[in-house]
Amino acid sequence: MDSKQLLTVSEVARRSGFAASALRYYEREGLITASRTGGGQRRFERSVLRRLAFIRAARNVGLSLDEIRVELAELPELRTPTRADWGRISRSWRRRLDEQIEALQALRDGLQSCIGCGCLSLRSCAMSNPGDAVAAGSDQAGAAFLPPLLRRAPEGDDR
Amino acid sequence: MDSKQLLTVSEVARRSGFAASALRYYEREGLITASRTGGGQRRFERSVLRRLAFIRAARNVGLSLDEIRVELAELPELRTPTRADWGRISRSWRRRLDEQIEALQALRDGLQSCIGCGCLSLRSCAMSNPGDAVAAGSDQAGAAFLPPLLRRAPEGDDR
DNA sequence: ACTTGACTTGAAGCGCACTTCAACTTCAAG
DNA sequence: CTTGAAGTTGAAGTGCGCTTCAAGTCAAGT
Repeated sequence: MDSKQLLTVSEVARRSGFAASALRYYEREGLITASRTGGGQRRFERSVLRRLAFIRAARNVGLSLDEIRVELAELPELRTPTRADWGRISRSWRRRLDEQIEALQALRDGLQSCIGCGCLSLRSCAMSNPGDAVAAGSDQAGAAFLPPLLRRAPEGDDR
Repeated sequence: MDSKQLLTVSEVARRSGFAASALRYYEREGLITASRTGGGQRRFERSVLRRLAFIRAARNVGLSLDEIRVELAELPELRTPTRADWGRISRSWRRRLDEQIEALQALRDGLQSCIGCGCLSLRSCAMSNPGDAVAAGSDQAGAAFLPPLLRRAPEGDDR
């Protein structure tokens, strides 16, 4: 059972919570790497688990795989995720989350104001035109992006 | 210019901010309806603008077109969006937004705690496993869905 | 050696919400 | 009546993040 050092794809799948097909996909996309046995089977280093945890966290924050690839490229092997690196990244993620939260709160508040009016006017109702409220909270051009859903590592996690 | 009562597809597109192709799609999907001229062209009643405002608002809250279709079906023609109806809907939307906000806040707080540890452990790091924090805030099975992005009616709105 | 389960690949498919295309028709102004 | 913009259709394409499939190969226990 103690397979020395390298992990098979199903082992990584089980421990990371990602499907094996997703791991293959991530490898093709350059998010993770794997060496090969003589017969061509993948063998992952244990560090891939940490990398995958980073990927899952980033996905939860709403980053696309493209964006994650860029961030991963900046921490070459994620071997030494310098405390400074992690601080920089987490600050940027936090900003992102804050913006998303603000956008949702603005939307919720607009909804609150709509309960009274029931207007849903295309030109003035805050529910149909959240941009103004959002723009007030952030100096971004007026587009607040929100993540699709929270991804969670299935039951049997890393052990 | 004052085209009596009925609107062409491009007029509706301009006033609603939805692309004409999206309007065709919505019609096929049963979200909106249109009568036809002798030659087969669509003619929309002005009430479709209100319906589209509702759709845009719902999309902003994160509802899928399927969900929107269901909600629209419950207010037959959206002619009399009973104050009670709108109250019920906005309360449900608000719940939804609250859940999303809570999920994001939990994620942000987890991030905060990660700044110190830099662990990203698959088994315990809050960033990779937001489910616990989220589950604490809502009695849902543990899946918090977030909308993809805020859609906004382009410049030339309803006038 | 044999068996069996894990693994390999490229290609295709999926779900959602649309957009784009090509080929053709209609509408309305002049 | 002519013309050109605007409209019509079904089919196919797009983007993202995977999953599924078929057909075949590898690894490891007995």
